[in-house]
Amino acid sequence: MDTLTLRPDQPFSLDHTLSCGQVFRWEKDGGWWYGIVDQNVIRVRQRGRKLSWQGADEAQIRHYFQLDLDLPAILTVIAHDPLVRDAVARCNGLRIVAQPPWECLASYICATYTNIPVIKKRIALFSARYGEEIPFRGKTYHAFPTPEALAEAGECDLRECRMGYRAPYLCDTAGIIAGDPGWEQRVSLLPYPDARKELLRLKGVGKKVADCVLLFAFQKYEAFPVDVWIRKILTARYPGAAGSGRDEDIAAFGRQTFGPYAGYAQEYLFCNRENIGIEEDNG
DNA sequence: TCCCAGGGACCCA
DNA sequence: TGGGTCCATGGG
Repeated sequence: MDTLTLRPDQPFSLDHTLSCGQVFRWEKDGGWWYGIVDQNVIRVRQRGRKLSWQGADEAQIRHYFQLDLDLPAILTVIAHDPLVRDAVARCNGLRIVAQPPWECLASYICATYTNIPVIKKRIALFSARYGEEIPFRGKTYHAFPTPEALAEAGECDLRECRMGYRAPYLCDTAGIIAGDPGWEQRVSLLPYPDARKELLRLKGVGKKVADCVLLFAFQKYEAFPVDVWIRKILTARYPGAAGSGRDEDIAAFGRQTFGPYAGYAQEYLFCNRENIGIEEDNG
């Protein structure tokens, strides 16, 4: 068991961070969160400012949860907006994690036009089938499948994992990534607009998926993913501000309004989506 | 039964 | 470029 004491001036909420919808391979059981990151099963618990875990070293924990990122400085930039300020108050301590890029890319290809519980089931299904076994505390978990494993599985087999029309997209992209081991570093080094263009070349990756991957895996915080929730919230609460209401106009509005940390504003709004009135006369 | 969900590809004007 | 339309699936 490893522990660290969180700095009092750096808010962190394990619950908000893992339940806000940015990750799909974590489950809470008996006060502990269990998740699979790369080849590690991690269980982690927060009690006040004390963080305890097994299955990773401290550097991995600090990186994954971005504990050394100055969150109050970011919130100062984005919380000038009352809607975001309210979301920050309700989702205090939410941090955008640093997901493994391939896992994040493949996960969000699976996440189109569906809902979070279904996404989690779908990913669990093909991870159990194609991911390497990892024993942990008497149970067997599965790593996220490698691009090689998913490319080899083929479209038909992926359809058996309830992937539906996403199966050929995932299979195609898995093949490209498997044959391009330098993609992660290349995307990482590109500025946001160019990194986005690079991801948009992949099958099953549109603007929203690309922005999610850049935000959740590459720490490009100016990315502002526009999904159905964000579209509803912004068009209802900022009528006229987001241009014609096209997703690209909404994303541009987000980046202009919240600057280099637009993605953080987006994630707080998404986390607080159930509490934000979206009726048109509710503004 | 119907509607909706962390959308994208494809077609057509 | 921009606007329909279709696509598989499962939860509520």
